[in-house]
Amino acid sequence: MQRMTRQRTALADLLDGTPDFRSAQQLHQMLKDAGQNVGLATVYRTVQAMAEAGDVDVLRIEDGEALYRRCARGHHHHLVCRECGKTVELAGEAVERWASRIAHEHDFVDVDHTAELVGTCRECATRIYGGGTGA
Amino acid sequence: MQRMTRQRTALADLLDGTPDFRSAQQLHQMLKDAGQNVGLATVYRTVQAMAEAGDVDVLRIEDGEALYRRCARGHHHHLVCRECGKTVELAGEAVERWASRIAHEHDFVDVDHTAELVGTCRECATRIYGGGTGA
DNA sequence: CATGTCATGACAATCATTCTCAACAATGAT
DNA sequence: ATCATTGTTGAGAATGATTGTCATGACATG
Ligand SMILES: [Zn+2]
Ligand SMILES: [Zn+2]
Ligand SMILES: [Zn+2]
Ligand SMILES: [Zn+2]
Repeated sequence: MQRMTRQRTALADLLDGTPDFRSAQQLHQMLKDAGQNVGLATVYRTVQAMAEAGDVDVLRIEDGEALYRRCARGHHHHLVCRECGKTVELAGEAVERWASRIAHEHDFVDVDHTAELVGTCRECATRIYGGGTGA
Repeated sequence: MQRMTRQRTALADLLDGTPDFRSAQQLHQMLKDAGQNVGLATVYRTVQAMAEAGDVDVLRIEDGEALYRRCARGHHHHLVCRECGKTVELAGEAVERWASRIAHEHDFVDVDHTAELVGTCRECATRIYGGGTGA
C-alpha cells in the first residue's frame, strides 16, 4: 500500500546523499536544482511519512522550523555544529538512564525524551576564532 | 530602560499564578478573560523579552509552537505531563556531565543542550488506564 | 505639568505547514 | 498489453503562529 513513485525515489536518494539536517523547503529546492521537480506538498508529505516510519530524524531549530536527516534506525540523539551543520549521532546510554530514573522518581509513566547538543566543531572553531598562533 | 507598564505587570502576575506551560495566544486569552486587555503583539514581545532575560522558560511542542512558563532562574530541564501539563523542574546533573563529556570526545566547543521529558503523571495514568483493581 | 522615550495595539505582512481536489500513475488482474 | 483500482501528486488556497509597522499612548523624571 506504499507505492514507489518517481518523487519518493528522488527524495530518498537525495536524503541518502545529504549528511546534514535540511528543511522541507530546502529539500524541495535541492530537488528542483537537480532537475527533479517534486511538489512542495509532496516533499512535506513524504518526509513526514519517512519520519513516522523511522527512516529520517526530525530536529526542530530555535524558531520551530523542522529539519530532516537520514539517520541510523533506532533511538539516538545528535551533536550538531551550529556553523556548518556537521552532525554526529549519539548512542547516549547515559541519557536513557537519566530519563528512566527521573520518570521513576516522579512517578510518571510512558516517558519520552528529547536531548540534542548544539556546538561548534573543531574546523569551524578554528576558522572563526583563528588558528593556534595566538590572537 | 525597562518601564513598568500595566501590561507587563498583568502578564508577570498571570505567569506567577500559572504552573504549566502556556502559549502566547493562550496567555493573551487568559488576560482577556481576566478583564485585563493586552494586545497580542505585546504578549509576544513581553514573553520573549522575559525569555531572553531568563525570567521564563520556553518549551517547543511537537508542532513547533512555543510555550512559556515562569521557572526558577538558572539552567534546568523539565518533566511534563502530556495530559494535564503538570511540570517538574529538573536539576539534571547527569545530563550536564553527559553533554560536556560528549562535547569533549567529539572536539566541539561552546556546546549548548536541550533535554526535555514528556510522560504521563500518576493522576492522569490512573484516570486514563483505570485504578489498581486490575484490568 | 512638560517632555522625551519607550511601549502599546490594531492591522498588515510573513512564512512554514496543511488542505483541497481534479488529474495522474503504480500495481495487479485480465 | 490493456484496464480498473486506488494511492499519489501538485498548484494554489487556506491556516495559523509569529513578526513588522507606525501612529498614538503612557512611564518616569525634572
Ligand atoms: Zn562545523
Ligand atoms: Zn534517548
Ligand atoms: Zn498529569
Ligand atoms: Zn542541562
